[in-house]
Amino acid sequence: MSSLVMTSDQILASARNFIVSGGYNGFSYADIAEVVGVRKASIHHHFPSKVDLVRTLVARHRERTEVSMADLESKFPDPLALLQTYAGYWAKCIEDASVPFCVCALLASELPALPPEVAVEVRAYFRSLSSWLTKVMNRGAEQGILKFAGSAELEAETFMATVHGAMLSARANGNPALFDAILTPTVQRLSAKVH
Amino acid sequence: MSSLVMTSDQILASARNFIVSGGYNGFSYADIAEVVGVRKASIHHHFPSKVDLVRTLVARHRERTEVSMADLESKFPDPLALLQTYAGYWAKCIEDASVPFCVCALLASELPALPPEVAVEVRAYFRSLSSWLTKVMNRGAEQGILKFAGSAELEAETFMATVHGAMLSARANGNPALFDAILTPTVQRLSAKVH
DNA sequence: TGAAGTCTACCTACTAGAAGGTAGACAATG
DNA sequence: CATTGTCTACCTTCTAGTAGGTAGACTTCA
Repeated sequence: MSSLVMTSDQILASARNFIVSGGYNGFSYADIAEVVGVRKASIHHHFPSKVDLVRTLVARHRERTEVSMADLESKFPDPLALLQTYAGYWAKCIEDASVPFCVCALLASELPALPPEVAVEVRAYFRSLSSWLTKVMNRGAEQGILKFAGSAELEAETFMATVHGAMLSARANGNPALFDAILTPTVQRLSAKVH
Repeated sequence: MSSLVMTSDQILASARNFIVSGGYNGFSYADIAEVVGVRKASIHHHFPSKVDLVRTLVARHRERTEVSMADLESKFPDPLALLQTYAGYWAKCIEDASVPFCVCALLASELPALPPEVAVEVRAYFRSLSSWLTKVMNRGAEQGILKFAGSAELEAETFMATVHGAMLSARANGNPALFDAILTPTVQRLSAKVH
């Protein structure tokens, strides 16, 4: 805890950027060392192994997401506004290229080849996000603000799939705006209001 | 062309399996050598470099997909049946674990870190698939068989995003059936028939 | 027809460099 | 003075890729 910006946080941030761009096997300790400006051995001091590093990263990502979601719910009681804000958050991250992909979505695609300790955390993130979305869908249906044909669980999974798929399409097309182009009508379609 | 099953085809098939499970950097020539039962040097004989191997794999995947799609169109003139068959094809591949993920979807997620020669081919696959889907959406709307609010292009991109996102959700949840659970209502929603 | 040359597919053995990781010395600092 | 963070210097294993060679099938042509 010497400098203002802690080295361990810089290491985590750099690891996240690398993973978001090329996955678990797409970077090395040497890559991070160069970005952060320390030696490889110093990274091992903070995170003894690559598994430790990525497990910590994913666990922290889930915790922060859970806090953000609780935060969002207190600010926007309306379930439709909640979905709009969630989609809008990612639209902004993708369009300003600050976080062009979800780190857990990328790791989930490599799940069968991931070290088990990391895989566990990635699955936990997906469970956490889908249970939050299910809650939102349920509340929206009860309040007559959202409408959908199937169960809240299925609608939550479908919404999540569309979000992650839209990230992929935006990336594959080299067109960040495509994310919002897909998400805005998708959220709108869930609205119970005539449109 | 000595044996019945060509070694180069076995190499490509093995590479596809590895990529589908862990991405471009998730396997080595040694891994393939072990599966196919030849030495590393023999793989270099067929595919001088890893870039050659994966570029060939993706290019062939696109060509075969294009042929399959043309084939499908001649068998099923109905645009709705076309979408159902396409979704059903993937549902089968995922559920019997023969091809649990689209090789191009996985590579697209790693696009920024991919060798340029491979990245070009992956983008070509996405363009090819989305232009086919756009064609189907357009025809469906003209014939009054499909109905959707926005443009055919956007509907095609949204459908593609849902397919790829559903693959990811099925993988993250360790539940192959989730793919079909998401896709069946998604296709149904596009039907112009009352339901 | 059979010898010479060529081609394909594979092999063993090797390389340089990158991977993740370790041991131990040296500062700073509370 | 003990803890924390960093360093240099190293290790082992794996990486893609190369060098050079062998066995056998196919061609060419005297």
